[in-house]
Amino acid sequence: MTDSTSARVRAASAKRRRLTAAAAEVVHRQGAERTTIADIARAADVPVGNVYYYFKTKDELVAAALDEHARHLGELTERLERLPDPRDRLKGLVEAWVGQRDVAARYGCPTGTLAAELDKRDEGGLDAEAGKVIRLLLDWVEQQFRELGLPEPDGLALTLVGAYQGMSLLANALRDPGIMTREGARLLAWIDSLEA
Amino acid sequence: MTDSTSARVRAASAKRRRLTAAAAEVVHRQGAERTTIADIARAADVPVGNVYYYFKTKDELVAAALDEHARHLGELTERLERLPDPRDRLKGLVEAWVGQRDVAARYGCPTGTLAAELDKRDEGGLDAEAGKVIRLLLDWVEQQFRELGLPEPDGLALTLVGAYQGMSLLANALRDPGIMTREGARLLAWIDSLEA
Amino acid sequence: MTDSTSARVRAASAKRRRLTAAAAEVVHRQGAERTTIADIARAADVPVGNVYYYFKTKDELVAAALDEHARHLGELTERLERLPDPRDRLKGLVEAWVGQRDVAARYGCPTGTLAAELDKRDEGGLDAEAGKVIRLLLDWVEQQFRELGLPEPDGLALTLVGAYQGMSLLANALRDPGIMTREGARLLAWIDSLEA
Amino acid sequence: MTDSTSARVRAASAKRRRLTAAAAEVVHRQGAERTTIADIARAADVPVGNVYYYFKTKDELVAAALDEHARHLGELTERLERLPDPRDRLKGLVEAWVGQRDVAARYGCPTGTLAAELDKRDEGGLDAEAGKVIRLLLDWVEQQFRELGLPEPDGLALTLVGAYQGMSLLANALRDPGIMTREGARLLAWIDSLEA
DNA sequence: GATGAATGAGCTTTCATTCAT
DNA sequence: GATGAATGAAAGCTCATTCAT
Repeated sequence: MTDSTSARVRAASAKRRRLTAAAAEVVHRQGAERTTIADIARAADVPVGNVYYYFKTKDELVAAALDEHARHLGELTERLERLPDPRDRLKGLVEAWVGQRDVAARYGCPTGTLAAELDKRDEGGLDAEAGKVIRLLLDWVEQQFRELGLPEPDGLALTLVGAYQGMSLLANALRDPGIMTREGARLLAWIDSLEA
Repeated sequence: MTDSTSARVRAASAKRRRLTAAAAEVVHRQGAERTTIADIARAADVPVGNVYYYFKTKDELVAAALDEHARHLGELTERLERLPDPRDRLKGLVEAWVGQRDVAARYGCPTGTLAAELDKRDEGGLDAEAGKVIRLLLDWVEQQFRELGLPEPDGLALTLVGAYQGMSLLANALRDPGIMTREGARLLAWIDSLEA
Repeated sequence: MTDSTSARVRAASAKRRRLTAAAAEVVHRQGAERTTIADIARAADVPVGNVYYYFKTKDELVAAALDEHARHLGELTERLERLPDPRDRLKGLVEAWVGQRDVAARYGCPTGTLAAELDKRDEGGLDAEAGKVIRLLLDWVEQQFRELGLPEPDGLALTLVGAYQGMSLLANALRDPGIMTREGARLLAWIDSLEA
Repeated sequence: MTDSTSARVRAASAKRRRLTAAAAEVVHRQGAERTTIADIARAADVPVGNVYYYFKTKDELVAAALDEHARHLGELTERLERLPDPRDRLKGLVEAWVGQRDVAARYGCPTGTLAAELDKRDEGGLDAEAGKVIRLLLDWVEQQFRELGLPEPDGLALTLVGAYQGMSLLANALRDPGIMTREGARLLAWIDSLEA
């Protein structure tokens, strides 16, 4: 493989990455249904006709957007795992959520709103994909609760992640980032209050 | 003549009501964006062209669907208010949510998912409408907490309604009605545990 | 025929007259194509469904609008014929045109613009109708020139009416009523300058 | 590659030009309102959906038709300007009008009828566009009168162009090309008669 | 006759996807 | 691989006309 070939491959991958990132962002802002391929192509600065070399259908692009959100989640949990105390990790998670309050108040939780939208579909199997990303988050949270030795770590995970989805939705529907702050504080106190 | 006239009027209103009900249901199942006027017309057994006699635009139909959900909510709270104890009212509300667990697991909370979808829009003002319906619920819940003499009833309302939205979203994303049951039980216990 | 019957007939005719007048005005302002039956019905304060008792088709309404303009023209020429001198009649005609300068600058000559619009059609025969109304005007003008003993009265009529149509169109296209005033003055001088 | 590229570009532009020419012609014949996008697409031999690649809305196509007429006018005046005597230029203009007598008798002056139609609109700003094209003609005519050293060249221009619009409308309404010939002859004599 | 409601054909526009080079 | 252009299947909406009472 010559230099120019690998350069080409690298450039191609760069385009794919740009399209993925653009899809994640634009779909978060506009929703999957209202987002056109042209929207994403424009945001990624890729010619429309070229998109189809990287993604065979629009659904694949939406799936890529989901993957991108999963990747972001992975980066976040990886960072949090450097903290020795699982309790601190969970609190760090909540703080990360609150840190995104303005985006949440404007567009909701990227994964949650996308899951809600995709669940309205019957075909394509994309609905299941969205569930998987949320499951990733649930599993990680559950693991932290388990390491804390708390009973029913799965139930606690549902409660915490559910609270996050709920407060994001309310903040979004009421356009009020303050809801994220307030509920975030409550969740931090709640985490602190849990005892084995 | 009077009879047939009022029959006509009744029939006409009946059609409008049929369209509203159909819109509420189909939009809940498919989402506003994926729902076509023809879908709603078919569900209401009304010719497509005739829909526009009752609703000037698709957005008006979506707004009618929202109103319908607000009406349902009104009926529910009215029924609950017959209970003398505000605590019982709130518990009745949670039980109603759990009673809808299968629908929630399949399509999410009607108002919540619609709010999330409409909030992706910039124009039309429908996004604000969805927020208002959620506000109705929040206000009613807050009022119950206030009557119980609890501090920060608005914060408690956010927590309860947020939990509902969150558990609906998770149940929907994971297609698991059990989540509604489990979290519902937790909320009932939480309500019981609150003291002035 | 009882009183109530004739009252009904009178009322019905009144409706027909109202519809005709409304058609003439609304069509002049919006053009035949952009005018809906509902527009005319609203302007005439007649229920839409009722229009069809007086006019079987939209084209009949447009034809009625044309007749209305012909009637207006008839009233004008009748008034002018009270003047003993044909030259004064022609000058009175020009003055009437100039008197309508604001309407002309906004919507053009009612008959001329309607004729231009209807002439784009192949079917229905309405195009010929519009020509007839213009012919009425031409004939009357020609008759005045003839009474003045001028040669080629038909050619003079074409020149005068053509000038009117042209200045109306320019005034309309440039939205400048001053054109009506200026060209009107020129036509008055021209009429005065003609000698047998 | 360069050849085929430029061929592609040329072909693409050719399509746009074909659409523009078709729009100019079909709109002249049928009027803007009665002309459908499908009509123009068919005349240009372009699939309907593809039209929107070149023109975002129907109004843009109508504007293109107007531009086309302005272009035709520009070509004509450019040709006339090769004549040294402004008087000959004006007479050449009148002769060009008379040369179009059959088209005028069938469909009227392209710019005049379009202006009359578009002036019935309130929105879109297309009405002003039509006025601009007529202004171009007025300005050119005025310039010729000015070069002849005649007083009030702007008024003379209004008279000449107004006469053209008027005779076109009458020829059209009465379906008589002879009107163009007759009035054309009169205008030629009039131009000859003017002295500084 | 009178009237609100019904009907369906037709129009503009959008957009995912495919094609030709 | 890259790209502008092409394609056609919807979708929302309008409106002349007809219907039922």
